[in-house]
Amino acid sequence: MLLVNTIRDNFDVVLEGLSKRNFQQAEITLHQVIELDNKRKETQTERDNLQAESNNISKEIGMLMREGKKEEAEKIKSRTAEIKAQIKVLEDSFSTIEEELKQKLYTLPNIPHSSVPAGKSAEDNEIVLEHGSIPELPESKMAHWDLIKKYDIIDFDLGVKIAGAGFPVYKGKGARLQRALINFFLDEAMKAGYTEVQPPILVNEESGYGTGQLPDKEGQMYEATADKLFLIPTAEVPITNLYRDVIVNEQDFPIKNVGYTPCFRREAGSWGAHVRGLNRLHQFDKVEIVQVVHPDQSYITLEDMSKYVQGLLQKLELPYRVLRLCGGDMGFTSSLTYDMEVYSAAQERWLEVSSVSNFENFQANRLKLRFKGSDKKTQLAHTLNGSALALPRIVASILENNQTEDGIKMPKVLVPYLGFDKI
RNA sequence: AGAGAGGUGUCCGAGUGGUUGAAGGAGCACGCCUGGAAAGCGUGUAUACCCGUGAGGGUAUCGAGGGUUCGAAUCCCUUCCUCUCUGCCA
Repeated sequence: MLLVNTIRDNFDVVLEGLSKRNFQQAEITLHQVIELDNKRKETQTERDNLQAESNNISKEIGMLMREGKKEEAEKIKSRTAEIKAQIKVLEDSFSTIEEELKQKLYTLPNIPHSSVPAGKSAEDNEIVLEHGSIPELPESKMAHWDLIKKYDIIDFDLGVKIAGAGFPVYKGKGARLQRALINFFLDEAMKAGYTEVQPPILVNEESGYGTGQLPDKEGQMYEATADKLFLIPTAEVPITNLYRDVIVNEQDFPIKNVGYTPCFRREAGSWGAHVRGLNRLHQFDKVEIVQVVHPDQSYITLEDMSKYVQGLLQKLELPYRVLRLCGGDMGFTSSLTYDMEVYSAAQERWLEVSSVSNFENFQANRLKLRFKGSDKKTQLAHTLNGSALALPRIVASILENNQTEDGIKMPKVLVPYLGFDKI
């Protein structure tokens, strides 16, 4: 959530940022926000003054009562009725205004970093770099959805029976590959200084608001309605919310957490070849890295995280490219996002396997995640996260890119985790 | 799930209607003392918002939300959480 003061002090920057995101009626909305905030302040001042008066009268009554001057106390009491009525009115309009203001602020996305290109859709994303060479496969190459059948390692039909479409069942070496990847990713993160956490995969509403899934995006999450809990779409939600309502010490920066969780997405929308096989699922596994850092450091951290993720892809020997997302394609809460895409050689497509984002203080503001600086002032921290990595498409590209006449070669780094080198 | 107990500041802990933002202690910070340290002494030690150039002032916050009252940490209701016993269960 944007700070009203940010909007006030950097009106033009905010306005420009919103237009980069193709946000409609930005200027009107921003003026409304400022106007509401002004009204909020006025109302609070008025209310506080009356409340102070009322408090003084109460104190007076208390004093008189102790001195045993009952009649005088009774006399003063009558004065309070009117004040109380006024307070009630102001109180009501104060909370109405506050609520309105909040709702308005909830509609405003984060302001893109200056390096974010303008643009409407994925086509306008900027390719930052490409790495690795695209493997040449024989004519007989198979897409992963055929490979998994051939080797009987992932079964979608079984998943349909148990849950529904988009809930695959991993079997035998397929299941081992999943487990190997998870362990590999966690171990790598640990080596890079991340602390592993195992959070709940159901979260309450507050957590959804904290990281920005709520309001508005409840449709993307599975909900356990009886308990008002949501299945997480990403470990970002529980892990970042670990720091909700927390004031951390500046010395504790950077805070680096990593967690493996299943992720659940309803993803109502598109069908077809692009979502075939492992390309898009309702349940998938992901290892997520999350950092909480000093505002001065967040862009350096973002680069670090991007490099870290790229390192993983290199170790897995997958050709990849890095995109800087344009304003139109970036997530609501992000200031700057890099997407990592691997090339899946049988589909002949780039598949997104990681998204690394700096949220600056947008999430921290909602989370009330702050730190005490050297000047003793509390201020909002910056949060970042990134997939490191999401499994299904990694699996897809490993299977496709490494297929040979006599099996699928596994990346060397995984062999110790797998206990085999070929499927 | 049933019965009971309880949730107070960084922590422990007092407080059952009237200067209580909250006694006391611990911790922490600073200062004094010391050759240095410990002990001791002194001072300070929440968050948010509002007013004010500033010093400073105001309002709210004792799990959360509502209510009673001139006045609530204290009374009532709802709700969440923790602990103990019983039940159930991986």
